[in-house]
Amino acid sequence: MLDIKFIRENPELVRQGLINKNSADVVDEILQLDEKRRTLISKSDELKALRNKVSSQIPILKKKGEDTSSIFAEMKKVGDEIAELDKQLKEVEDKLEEILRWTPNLAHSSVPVGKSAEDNVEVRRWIPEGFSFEFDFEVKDHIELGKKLDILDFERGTKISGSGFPLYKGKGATLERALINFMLDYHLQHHGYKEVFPPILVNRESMKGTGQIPKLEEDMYFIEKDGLYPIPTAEVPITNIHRDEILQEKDLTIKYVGYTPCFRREAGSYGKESKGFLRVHQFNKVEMVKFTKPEDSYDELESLVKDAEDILQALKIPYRVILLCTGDLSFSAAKCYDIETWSPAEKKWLEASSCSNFEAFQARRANIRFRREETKKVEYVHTLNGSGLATSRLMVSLLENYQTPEGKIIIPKALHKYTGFEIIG
RNA sequence: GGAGAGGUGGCAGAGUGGUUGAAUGCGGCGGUCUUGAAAACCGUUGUCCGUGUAAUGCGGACCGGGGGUUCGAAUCCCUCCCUCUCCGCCA
Repeated sequence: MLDIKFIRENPELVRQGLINKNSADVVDEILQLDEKRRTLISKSDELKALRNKVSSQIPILKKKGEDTSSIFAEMKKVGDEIAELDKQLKEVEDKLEEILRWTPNLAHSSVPVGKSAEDNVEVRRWIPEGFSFEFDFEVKDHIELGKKLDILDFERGTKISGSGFPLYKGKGATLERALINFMLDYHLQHHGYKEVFPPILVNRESMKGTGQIPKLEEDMYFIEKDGLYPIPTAEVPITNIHRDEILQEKDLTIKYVGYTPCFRREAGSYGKESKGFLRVHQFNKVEMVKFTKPEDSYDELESLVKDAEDILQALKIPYRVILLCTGDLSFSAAKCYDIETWSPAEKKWLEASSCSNFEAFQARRANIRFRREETKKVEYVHTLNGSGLATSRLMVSLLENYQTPEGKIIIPKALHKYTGFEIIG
């Protein structure tokens, strides 16, 4: 949610920001409603002040035994007027809130202006020593490898649940578990995060808090009977840990890391892109979430990206870091880096991580604040999150990059103590 | 699933229609005392909105959410949500 005061004071800035984000210009509508809202509040408050003043006199008059019936009649009228004004006010506020809820965050000034993914900017790439984009044998894709080695079974996953629900088997299952444990441990030991293991079904308030609702409602599973949503990302429960709280300045930056499965309907996205692991309804992800002071959030974003990169460097998987342009930014994000790992079979970079600064956008929705020690004032925190990382896409790159000409998989050294084996096949 | 209890300020916990934003205790902050600390004592202690910025200014709202009764609601009524206890079932 954008700050109404900011919109009021910087309408043209907001207007341009919305255009840059390929979003409808609702600034005038917002300003009009805001104006109306404030007029109604003033009128209503004035009458309420009158009523309060008179009300406080009534017990005294009664004690004196004076007749209060004419006052009652008059105040009845005032009360009706107040009710009418408040009714109008509620309508205006509901409308305003609805518009603001559908209005995306604005991009940070350091974000390149652009229309689509084509305008994204590659910031850097990292290639392990001795790596070559050209293999001297014919590479197999992760689906073929998974099938041959009997570690991934997409067909039976489909039988159990439907397409997009992968079944890991044998060393594939162990490798998946090893990756999760390795990543968690790495962030705990090297990056100073606190581990959390949150609920993976959340209520509507939590979904609103991080901005998945209303914009992405169609992309979410929903358990109607209990009003609960299977989470699309751990960002939701972890960010909501501090919903409706006032944090202490000395506790910031708070850094959480947690593993959860993630569930996405991915409605309407079938076809080539959805083969195997490329797009699934259920996948595993280790997620990092930060709560920072506003002045720290962009430094924290840089270190967040580095934290995710460290995992890939430890695993020696080639990747590149992409800075998303304004048009490709997600609804809630002010700035976002994607990390893409190399798939030799697809000959493509695959998004394996997304690290975003939401500034106060989520904090305003979820009402997450902190108190400044010096001024004692409360302010919204900035929230950030990044995948560190999603295992499905990572698995594609890992299997394909570490395959041998014989179709075996070498396990990266960093994982040995987690897998208990060094090769599959 | 059945039966019951309850949701009040950072926490605990009073308050059943009228100067109640709300007693009291704890915690927090400031001060006195002290070489320092503790104890004791004194003072202070929420959030949001509007308005204004000479101000620790003025006004309004907030006692789980929503609605109602009333001149007036934390207090009465309706409704929804949540939490807890006991029983049942169960990983």
